[in-house]
Amino acid sequence: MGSNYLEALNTVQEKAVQHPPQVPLQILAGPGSGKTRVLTSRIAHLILHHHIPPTAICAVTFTNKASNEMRERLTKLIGTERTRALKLGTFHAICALFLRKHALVVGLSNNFSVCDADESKKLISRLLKPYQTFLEARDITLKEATVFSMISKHKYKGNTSTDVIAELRITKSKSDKENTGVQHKSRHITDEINSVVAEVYREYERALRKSNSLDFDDLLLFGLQLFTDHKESAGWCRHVLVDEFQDTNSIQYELMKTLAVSADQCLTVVGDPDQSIYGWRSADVTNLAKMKKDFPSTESILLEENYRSTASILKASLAIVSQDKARLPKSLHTSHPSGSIPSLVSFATDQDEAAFIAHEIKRTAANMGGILKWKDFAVLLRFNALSRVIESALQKSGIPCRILGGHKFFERMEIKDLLAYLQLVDNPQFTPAFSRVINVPARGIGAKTITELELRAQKTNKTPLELVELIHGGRVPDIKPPIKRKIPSFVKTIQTLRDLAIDGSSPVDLIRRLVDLIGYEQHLKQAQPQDWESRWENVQELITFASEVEGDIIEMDDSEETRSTTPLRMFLQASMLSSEGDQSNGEDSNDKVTISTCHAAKGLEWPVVIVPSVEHGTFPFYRCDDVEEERRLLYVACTRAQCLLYLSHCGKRMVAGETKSVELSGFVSSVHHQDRTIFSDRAPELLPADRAVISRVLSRPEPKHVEVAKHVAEFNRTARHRPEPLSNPQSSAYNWHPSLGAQSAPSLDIITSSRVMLDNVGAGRRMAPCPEVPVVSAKAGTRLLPTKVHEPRFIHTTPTATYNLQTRPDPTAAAQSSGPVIGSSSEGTSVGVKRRLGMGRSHVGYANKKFRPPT
DNA sequence: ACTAAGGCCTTTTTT
DNA sequence: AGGCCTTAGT
Repeated sequence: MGSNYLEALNTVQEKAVQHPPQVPLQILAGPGSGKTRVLTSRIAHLILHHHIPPTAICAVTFTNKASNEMRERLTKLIGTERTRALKLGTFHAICALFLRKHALVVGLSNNFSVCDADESKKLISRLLKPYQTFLEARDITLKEATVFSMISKHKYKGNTSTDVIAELRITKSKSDKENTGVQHKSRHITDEINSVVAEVYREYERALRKSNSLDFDDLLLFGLQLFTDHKESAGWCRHVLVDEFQDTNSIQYELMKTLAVSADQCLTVVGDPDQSIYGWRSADVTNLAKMKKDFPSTESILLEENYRSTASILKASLAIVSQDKARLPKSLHTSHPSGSIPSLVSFATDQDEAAFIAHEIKRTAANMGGILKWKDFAVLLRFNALSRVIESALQKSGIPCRILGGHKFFERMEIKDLLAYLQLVDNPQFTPAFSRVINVPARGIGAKTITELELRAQKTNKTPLELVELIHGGRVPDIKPPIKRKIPSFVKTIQTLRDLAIDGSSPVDLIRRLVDLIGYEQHLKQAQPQDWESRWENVQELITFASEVEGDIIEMDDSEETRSTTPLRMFLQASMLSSEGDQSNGEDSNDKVTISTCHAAKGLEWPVVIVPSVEHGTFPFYRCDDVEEERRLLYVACTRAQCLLYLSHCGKRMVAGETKSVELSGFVSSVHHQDRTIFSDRAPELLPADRAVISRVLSRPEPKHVEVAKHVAEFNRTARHRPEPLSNPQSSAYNWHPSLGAQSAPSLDIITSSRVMLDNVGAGRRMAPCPEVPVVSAKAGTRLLPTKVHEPRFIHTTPTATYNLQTRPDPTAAAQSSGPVIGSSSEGTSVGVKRRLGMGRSHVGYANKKFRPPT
């Protein structure tokens, strides 16, 4: 162990790893350039070569997923013990760790709770209510999410509510004097909004302090306060490393700076301006320049060799991101062969697109003869809501999938319920948890009673839990008997658990006891009859998670951290700061296609990546404040692909319950117009040469011919209808016959595409079962004309006739637009497509497969 | 008077 | 899947 950490590094990577620790270092690393490897190797180098103790190294990542991966890799390099000793985690986790230890110094109690975004929003929603009539009278709608993000932005700027209110007073008096006329009115409205937000901000802060809790922003703010006002608390640090530096915000920058200064400028950051996609969360790319100013001796190293993707994928990705005029040009090269040209495919509707994706995943897997598994495919989305259609299409085709970052484990209702109980046990002041569980399971305590309890608690300056306990003890006069009857089960549960926790019971025991006391399994069965089983499984998974945390605590019981806290508290903190609950164990059971947002996909890679809905309104998202950031997001998505990349879009898409016409994203159309060789409008052919490239890039053995034939035959037997991409991605005005569109000529699965779906799905209606009927009657050379988009998505056919399709003899060569062609002979019907190749020359590529009626 | 339950609408990105 | 509204039930 240990000395081999320099092996398998290229010259530049090695230089970065061995860079002198005391000279601040910026590593600018393009996608797939091995930045995690460099970062982990550098940590190993600092420990093994420079003999810096692991406890003195602070390594910050952007997500928990990234920190878990680093942990895994480091364990292999330097062993479990040293890895465990590192201060490795997100900014939030590291701040929380030190705040527990030094809570009193910054005016906190060490049993503070972490208030997650969900609870913050609920809190704000309640604080906003009193202002709602005021706002309505002015015709202003203000959602709690908006207020929350505005408050968050204030916090990132370091402004307290007092600051904001004071500032508002100044600008208000100014604008009252200066502004007259038309401008005045809009100015006035923003002033109104700002003042409401400022007041809600003030009350929100009060509520947090009163409930002894910190929200995510507070973790950073109080952490910064701790490290700046009490320098000794940062004294342990001898080297700071920050991953995804382009996505740090100003508070995180200040945290890094404070730690780095106390570490005598021993600082390493890794980042890539092209991948900065968190501006909306106040991330600030200029932190790269800021660092050079604050640490003038900073040196930069560029990692430009990409080890992930084929040359054609890299070329397409760079073509997209290079359209950003303000971007600093950067070179990026790969030693991998060109590979299949990325596909840019077009469909009439989102349903077609989804069906294509399902079919194409199967076709690709089959044509790769088994060397690609489900888990080698990823569908990357701009936002989660897009997953619905795709999920159901995959389900219909029997393709297993998992949704990464969709509904996260710790955001599930059943998990939040149980955690809320435990939070309340650890921190009786934490009102959000009280409100959540006082009526879980249903005790007949509704909204009315809850607000009454809260109001009463506020009046008597008690927390709601204290009040309820007093009522239970019969110490509060003038309480309605019904309430008195309903609360004992709740109070008893909390008190029992509290006693157990004080006696040092483990989180596992506490959860088991809790579930038992409140009859949670029964509650789930009754309240969620549809899916109580999977929810109950989640409860079991929570217990598993708790036992893992427990194990970690026992192994590090010598440290001072454990003395300032309890097992329950550590478990709660781990839960609140952990985004993903899955431990990704169970190798084969995890063989699923990944559906993920582009954001959550950062830092990951897959052999095959599909990006649907590459449309204006999605990329860039219709309400975003930075178009260039959306372009970079698409770049991030594309650069996740190793071998095959698909971008798809459609003419019509269901958006928020309404079907709307959409157009190809300008990010891609501009590239496609300039250079027609960057994207192909058909699916990759997966010929033997293509298979060889894919195998080589993935370092997997090439599939044998027999295997391919076997898988393809199996695929052809079972595959369902596939809507083919429209021939011309530019024209969304026409709806080409979806089952007869462009098709890579010699591909074996063409037979299935001569099946036509019978379906008259209207806008917004759910998919009905679609019987498949073969086309057999068209005359050879008959050309199928495009039908208008507003007509049914699928063409009705019977064995003897075609409907909704005008068939007409091909007039002129029709080289202008390419259309599908049905040819028939004595042996059957074959399907092909006339394609336009390059400048004007047309070419008919028939699928020379004989038609076989579906079995 | 209050709570429970079923139906309908909407849905950016995340620590 | 959650929030909000309506309706039925205690």
